[in-house]
Amino acid sequence: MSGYLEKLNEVQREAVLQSDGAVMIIAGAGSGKTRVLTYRIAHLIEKGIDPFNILSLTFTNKAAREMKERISKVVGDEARNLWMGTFHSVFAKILRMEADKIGFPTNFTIYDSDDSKGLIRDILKEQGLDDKIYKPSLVLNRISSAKNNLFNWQDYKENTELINDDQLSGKPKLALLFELYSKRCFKASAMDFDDILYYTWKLLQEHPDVLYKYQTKFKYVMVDEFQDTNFAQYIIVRKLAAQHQNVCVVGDDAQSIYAFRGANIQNILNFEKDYPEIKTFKLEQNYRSTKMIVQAANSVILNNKNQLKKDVWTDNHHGEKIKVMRALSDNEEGAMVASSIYEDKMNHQLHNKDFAILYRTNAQSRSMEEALRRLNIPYKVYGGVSFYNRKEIKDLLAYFRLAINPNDEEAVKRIINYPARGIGKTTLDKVIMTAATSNVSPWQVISDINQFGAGINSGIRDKIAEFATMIKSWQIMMPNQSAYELASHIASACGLLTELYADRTPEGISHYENVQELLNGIKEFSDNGAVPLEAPSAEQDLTGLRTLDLYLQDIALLTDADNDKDQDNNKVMMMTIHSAKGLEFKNVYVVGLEENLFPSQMAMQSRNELEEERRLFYVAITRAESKLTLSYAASRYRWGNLVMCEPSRFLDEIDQTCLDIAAPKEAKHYEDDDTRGSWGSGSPFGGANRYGGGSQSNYRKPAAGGNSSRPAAGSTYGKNGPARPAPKPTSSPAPAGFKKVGQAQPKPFTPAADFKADDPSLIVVGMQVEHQRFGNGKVISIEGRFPDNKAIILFDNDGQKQLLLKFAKLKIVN
DNA sequence: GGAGGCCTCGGAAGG
DNA sequence: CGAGGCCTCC
Repeated sequence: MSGYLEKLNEVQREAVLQSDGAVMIIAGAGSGKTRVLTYRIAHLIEKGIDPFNILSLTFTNKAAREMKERISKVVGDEARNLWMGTFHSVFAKILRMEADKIGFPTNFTIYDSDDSKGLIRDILKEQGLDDKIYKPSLVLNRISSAKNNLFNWQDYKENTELINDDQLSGKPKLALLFELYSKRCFKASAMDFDDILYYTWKLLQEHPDVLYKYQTKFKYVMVDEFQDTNFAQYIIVRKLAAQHQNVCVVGDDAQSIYAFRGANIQNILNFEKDYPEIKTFKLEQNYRSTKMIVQAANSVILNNKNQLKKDVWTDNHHGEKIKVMRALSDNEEGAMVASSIYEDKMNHQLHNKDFAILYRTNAQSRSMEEALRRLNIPYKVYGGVSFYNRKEIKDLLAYFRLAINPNDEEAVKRIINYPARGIGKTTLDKVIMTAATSNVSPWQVISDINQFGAGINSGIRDKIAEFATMIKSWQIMMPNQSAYELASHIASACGLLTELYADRTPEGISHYENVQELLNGIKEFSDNGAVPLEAPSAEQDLTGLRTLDLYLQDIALLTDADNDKDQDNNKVMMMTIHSAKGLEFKNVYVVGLEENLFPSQMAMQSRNELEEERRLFYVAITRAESKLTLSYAASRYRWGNLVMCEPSRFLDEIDQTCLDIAAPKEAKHYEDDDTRGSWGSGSPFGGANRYGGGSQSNYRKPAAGGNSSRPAAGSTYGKNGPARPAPKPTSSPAPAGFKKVGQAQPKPFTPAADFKADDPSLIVVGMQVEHQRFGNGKVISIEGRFPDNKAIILFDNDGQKQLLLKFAKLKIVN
C-alpha cells in the first residue's frame, strides 16, 4: 500500500497525515474527499492502529459500503474489522448489545416512518383528536425535532417555550401525543429512527461505564458529510471522541441540502469552538469538472450569505459553455433533452450511462421518461417506491417482525387479519383498547385472549388464539432454523403466498414475484452468511445458523438503494438532485429551472430556505464533468393543471459569460411563444399566473435560540393561494414542429438485440404484434390508461394473455 | 370484510 | 392528476 501519498496533492496529503487531534476537512465538490478519507484510514492502519479501534460514520449504507471496499483495496482484509456504517446502523448495533441498560429487549423492533404515523393515527383516534389539526406527519415532525435535539417527552413538557409555542399554534396536545407515542413505542419494544439517536445518547449519558467502554474502544472517530449531522448526532460524536480527542469530520457547507430534515450547518461552526486546537484543511482543487462548470458553480454559490470562505478551482480543460434550453411545455422540455442526448451520443461516441437528468421533484421524471422512450434511449429512474416499501413486502416482513418481537403493535395491526382470518376491525379495536386499559401490549391480550376476554365472542376468540399459536410456533422455531427455512415456512403458513398467488392479474403476479424475490434474498443471506456491514460482531464468528432475527436486523435500516438488482447499468440516469449528491456524470441535464419549482415555492419563505435551494443548485451543477445543460419550460402540468412558469432566478445568478443561451433551434420557439399572447396576461410571464402566490401570512417563525430551536419544517403553511387560473391552450402545448424532430430520428438504439420493441403507446386494438416469448398475436382489447394500461392479446400459440403494455415489449407486426 | 366512492393533499429523503 | 386514508354499502 505504499506510494499512496504520491497520489495526493499537498493539502490532501496534510489532511491524511494529520491523524491525531481534532481535524476538520472542508471538501469542495469534486475535490477528492473520498480519496482522502480512504487514505487517511489506510494511513492509520499502516501506523499500527487496530481497525477495531476506528469508527467511521456515514449517512448512507451505500457510502459506507463503497468506503469499506476502497479501503480494502489499499489495506486488504483488515478493513473488515473497521467500525464503519451509518449513524443508525452503528448505534443500533450498540443499542442491541446494551439494550438491558435502557430497559429494552435485544430484539427491539425498528419502526419506519409508516409505522410511526400509523401509531400516531391510532393515538389520535383514541384521544378523539382531529387528525386535520394534528396531522400525523406534523406530529411526527415535532416529535422528531424534539428527539433530534435530545428532548424526551418529559423535557418537552417542562419546556415552557415549547408548550407556549404549541398553545399559540392551537396544538396544545402535542406534548401529550409525544408522551403517549413514546410510551406506546416502549411497550411495543420498538424504536423509531430518532429513538436510535436519542437512546444512544441517553445510554452514554446515564451509564458512565458504557460510555467509558466505547470511548476507550474508539481511538479514532471519523464523520463523513458532517454538514448533514443534526444536534443529537453531533453530541454523540463528541461524547464518543471525548477520551482520545481524535476526531475528524469531513464536509462541505456549500453542499448542505438536508437542513429541512434537521441537519444543522452550525455544527461545523460549533466544532471549531468545541475544539480550539482544531486543524482545518480546505480541499479546493476540483478534479471533476471543466473550468466553465466550476466557474458557473462558484458564481452561483457566491449569492449565499452564509458560507465558509472557499475558493474552488480546477486545472481541467476549459470546456464548453453551459447550454440553456427553453421549452414551451414540460413535454417539449423532455423532447429537447432526449434529442440532445441522442445527438451527443451519436456525435461523441458516448454511452447512455454518461448522461444524467437531474430534477427538483420526482414528478418531473414523467415527461423525460416519455421522451426518452420515444427515442428508444434506455434509462433508469432512481427513487420512487422502494422495494421494502411495497405492501406485499411489508406484509411479509410484519410476520417476521412478530415472530421476533410479538409486542410490535404496528406489525400486529398490519397482518392480524391479512390474509383474512375473521378478525375484523371491531375486534382489533377491542384488543387495542383492552391493551391500553390493562396497560399491556396488544400481543399480551392476544396471546391470552381467553383471560382478557375483551368483550369478544368465543368464535372470534378461537381465531385469535389460533393466530397467537401460529406466532408462538415460529418463535420456537426461530433459533433452530435458518432464516430462509423459517421465512419460507412463515410465508406459506400465514397464507400470504396463497393469497398472492390467487391474483393472476399482472399486478398480482408482480406482487407474488416480489415476495419470491425477498425470499431469494433471504436464501442468499442464509447461505452466504452475509457479514453485517457496520461492525465486526460476535455473531459472524459463530459458525452457527444465520437466523431470521439476524436477517431482520440487517435489513431494518436498508433502503431501496441498497437493493438494486438491476445489472444493466448502461442507462441514462434520472434522479432528484438530492439523490445525485456524491455522484458524477460526464453530461448532466438539470431540468425545470423555473421559479416556484426550482427554487421551490415552499422555499421562498426565508433566506435560509432559499439558500438551501441555491446549495441544491450548486450540487446539481457540480455533478457534471464535461458538459452541463440547463433547461426550463414556459408551462407545465402540475397536479392536473396547466400552469405558466417563469425562468428561475438561478439562471440570472450564474456568471452569464458561462452561458450559451440562444441556440438557433430555439429561436423559432421564441417566435411561437410571442404569438401566444393569450396564454398570459400582459407580459409573457406575468406574475398573475404564478401558482400558489398569495397567502403566506401564517408562516410562523421558528422559536428563537437554544437547542430547542427547530427548522421551519414544523411550521404551518397556508394552503395554496387563491384558486389558480388554468388557461388551457386550445391545442396540445407541444408545438408540432418539435415533435417532428423526435419522430424523424431512426430508432436503432436498442443495444445488441435483434428484437426491438415498439413504443407501447402506439399499440391499438386489432394490431398484430409480436412478443419475444409468446410469438405472434392479436390485440383484443386495451384497458386502463397509459402508462398503466393492459392489453389482452390472443397469441397464436399461447392463447390469451393479459399484459401490462409498459413491460410487455411488443413489436408491431402490421 | 372487502370493494368502491369520496375527500384531501401534494417537497426533497437518509436511517 | 393520483395516492392514500376513510367511510359506506353490500
